[in-house]
Amino acid sequence: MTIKRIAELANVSSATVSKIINGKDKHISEATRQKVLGIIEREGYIPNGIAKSLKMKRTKTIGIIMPDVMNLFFSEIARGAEDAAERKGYSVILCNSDNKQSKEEKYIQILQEKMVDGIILTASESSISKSLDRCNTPMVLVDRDIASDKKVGRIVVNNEEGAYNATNFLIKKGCKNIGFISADSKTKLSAARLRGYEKALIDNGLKIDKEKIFLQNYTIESGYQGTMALLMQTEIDGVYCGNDLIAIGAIKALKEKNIKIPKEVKIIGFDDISISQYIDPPLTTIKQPIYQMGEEAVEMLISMIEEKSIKMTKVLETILVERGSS
Amino acid sequence: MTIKRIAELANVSSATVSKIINGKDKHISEATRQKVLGIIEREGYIPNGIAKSLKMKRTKTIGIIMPDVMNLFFSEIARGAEDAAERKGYSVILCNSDNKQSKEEKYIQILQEKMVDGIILTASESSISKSLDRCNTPMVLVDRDIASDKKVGRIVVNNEEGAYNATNFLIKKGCKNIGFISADSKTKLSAARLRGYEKALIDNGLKIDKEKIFLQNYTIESGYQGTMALLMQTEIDGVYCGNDLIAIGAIKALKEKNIKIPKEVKIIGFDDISISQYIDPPLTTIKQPIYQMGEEAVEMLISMIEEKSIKMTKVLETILVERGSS
DNA sequence: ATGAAAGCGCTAACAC
DNA sequence: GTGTTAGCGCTTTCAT
Repeated sequence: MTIKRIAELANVSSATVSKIINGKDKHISEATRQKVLGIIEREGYIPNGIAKSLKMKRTKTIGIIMPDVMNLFFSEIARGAEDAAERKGYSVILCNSDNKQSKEEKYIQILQEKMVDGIILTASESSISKSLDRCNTPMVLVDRDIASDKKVGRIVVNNEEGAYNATNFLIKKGCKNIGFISADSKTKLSAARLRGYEKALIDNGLKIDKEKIFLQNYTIESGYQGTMALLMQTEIDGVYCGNDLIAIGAIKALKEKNIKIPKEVKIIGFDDISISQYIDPPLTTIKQPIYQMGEEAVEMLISMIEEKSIKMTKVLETILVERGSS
Repeated sequence: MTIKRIAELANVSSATVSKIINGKDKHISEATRQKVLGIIEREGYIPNGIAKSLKMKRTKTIGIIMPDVMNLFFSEIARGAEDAAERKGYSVILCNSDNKQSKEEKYIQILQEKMVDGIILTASESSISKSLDRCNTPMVLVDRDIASDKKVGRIVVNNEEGAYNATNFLIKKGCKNIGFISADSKTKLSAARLRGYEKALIDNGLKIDKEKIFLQNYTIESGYQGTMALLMQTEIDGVYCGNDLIAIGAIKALKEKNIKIPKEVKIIGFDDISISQYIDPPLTTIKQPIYQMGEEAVEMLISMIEEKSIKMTKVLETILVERGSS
């Protein structure tokens, strides 16, 4: 069923049907309007959005590229993004990159072929600025800091400050030997959090001890292994974890070793993913407004798409949420 | 940049360029092939997939409608689905319905307008069979049982059997007073799990006690409240939870009441979402092959799309994973 | 080995 | 108030 067929059935032209469908019907008589609407309803006609997109040169679709939706941090961003998109009449295509540059580049290509109106890129790694510069589609980066000539939007959080506050909190709580478990500091994100940790130590007259720093991945497994490693090689009474997943792994390791949390070792995480409040003990963490980051990303993106306005960078606040783990 | 422009630059026709792009170039001379490819590369030409889709009447895109990606169960399905789709050259549009019929219907409409080649519907509720019957797009239902005249694919698990096994396991472990906390049994899914629970009780000569049954939602909060309610109104030494989220809430409640798990009360869940092994104590649960369900759903869907073959229903196996909570 | 041309379903400028 | 028509960028049949 096409608009043309509907037009025939109603004895009008396809232009008339088009106008009615799109609400541009101020100059259409109520009689034909009703007739056409009736036929559309009766025939169960559904407009071909692909044809419309070809003509209009917009798809009302955005792409979102992230490492992994199964990660609670990213699934919350995805949900915030999809909700905001839905409100604005956009759909979202989901792409999981596993932080692999090759997959990111492939998806950027595919999304451009699909003529998405904009792209949201979410990850923890840096790099691929080349393929970005080549890409003319509006883009906003979330939780990610890539240098690029391209005018991209950015939704960020002050990671250094957050890590500083976390470490400082542990110190105020009396910790003297604070471990740091996070992802490889080759990524800017992790590097910023490491800087915050080190700065807090220095500002409080504590010294930086390489033995207390364990860098691997943002996973539960890494948190577990890192904690076991620190326990083995040094003394700790507090651990700042690069994210909540790591903190969950750390807590697991500590429990296995029968070390009391927070009494003997205090734990603080970063993110405040949805599960963190249900962990035992409930996780003290630096809360990022994750859902909101997804929302703001698409709102910024859509304003770039529709109004061509460019608000280049939006910095969101983190807050420390104190729960039972420290 | 269009195919036509590339053709001009290469002094060939757009038909020739099209053939080269699509590998239908057996009759194209290597010279022109190289020339055209060179120009495409140099100009950074990206084919317009929308125009292609209009012509070809397929978009290589599928839609997936689920209650909420932030729920670990659904995010794992989404990941399995996206991975499988990516392998087959398809993209996926993500839609969160919050289990609301109105949103599901809206998304079904939008996905049809976007001319997706197929739709995956994942949820725990029943109903909306009307809008399904009206929809001609190939569809597969995951974890969901809706009667429909339409030829839809189905990926399911034997929920009654799973719940039976779970309850039976608790009984074999010595439990005599087993609670049941799950979602409202108006949904077929929850009803099946309730039947399994009741059947296991009866088969073991235990009797069904309404006081031990708490029906609300598939959430941590419901698990917490349900456990508190059961503790108040009856005696329990084991709880079968309708899913792992409920089990997590139940564990939280038990810990607050200083009740030892599994010594005083044993807990078993359903799903085996990714976090369950990291809970304290690690959760014993009926494992569904969640990721695989997402994969199989898109594989079935794509075979329906491409080969028009219809494998109507695929039943996947659950297995009991014993961990520390019972 | 290559090209001309029709047409996918829609919108919008312009006629009437 | 309503209709005619020219594309949007691509694929494909049929010529040559």
